[in-house]
Amino acid sequence: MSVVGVIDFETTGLSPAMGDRATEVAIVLLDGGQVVDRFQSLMNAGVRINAFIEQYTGISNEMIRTAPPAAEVMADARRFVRGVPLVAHNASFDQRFWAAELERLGPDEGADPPFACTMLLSRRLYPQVGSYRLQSLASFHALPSAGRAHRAMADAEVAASLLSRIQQDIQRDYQVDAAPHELLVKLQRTQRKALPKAIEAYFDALR
DNA sequence: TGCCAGGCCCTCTTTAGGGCCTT
Repeated sequence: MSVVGVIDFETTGLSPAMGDRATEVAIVLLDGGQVVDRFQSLMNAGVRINAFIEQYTGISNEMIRTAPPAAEVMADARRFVRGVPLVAHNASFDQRFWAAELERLGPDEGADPPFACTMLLSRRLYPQVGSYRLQSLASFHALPSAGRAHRAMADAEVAASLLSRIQQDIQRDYQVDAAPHELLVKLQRTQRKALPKAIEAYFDALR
């Protein structure tokens, strides 16, 4: 399995535990660093978006009013990524909303994919970068612009470009043929000085 | 109107505090 899904949520706030809901989701499927499919939709969770968030994301209450129900969109998103591991920038955030929105749909086997995080990986791989915000890393790597920042598909596209760059840099710097999702999940919690041994151990275990 | 949480990481640390990152 070399396909991964890069996901980004726009939401009404920072915490589903505090009642915040998703307003938009985008998922880019990458196979070998190439985009092979995309999923994107606004969603109506029946909650009001405050003025700050409207300004921040450009997603208005009027846009949400005519969007499909959140349950319908999340069911489609779940089908879209079935069996595919996920990646996000500051993945703990997107993982919380993924779990919270899907929990509303009821139990489902295989709906709990592992997440890798481009922010944690970037902290390990690029210690010279002053800021690990998605846009700062995009500028640092001169990644192509994908549209208005803080819209789900634009941010998912940039995160996908960043992921491809991370995978290329791991392959180049550590002389390995691939940087699969399972390895990324291990590396994102590995101290920088321990990266070479962790990568070596991962590939030794495959032999 | 402005704020909310959670996880990670650094340091003036580990019996803690604060900044960063996501919306």
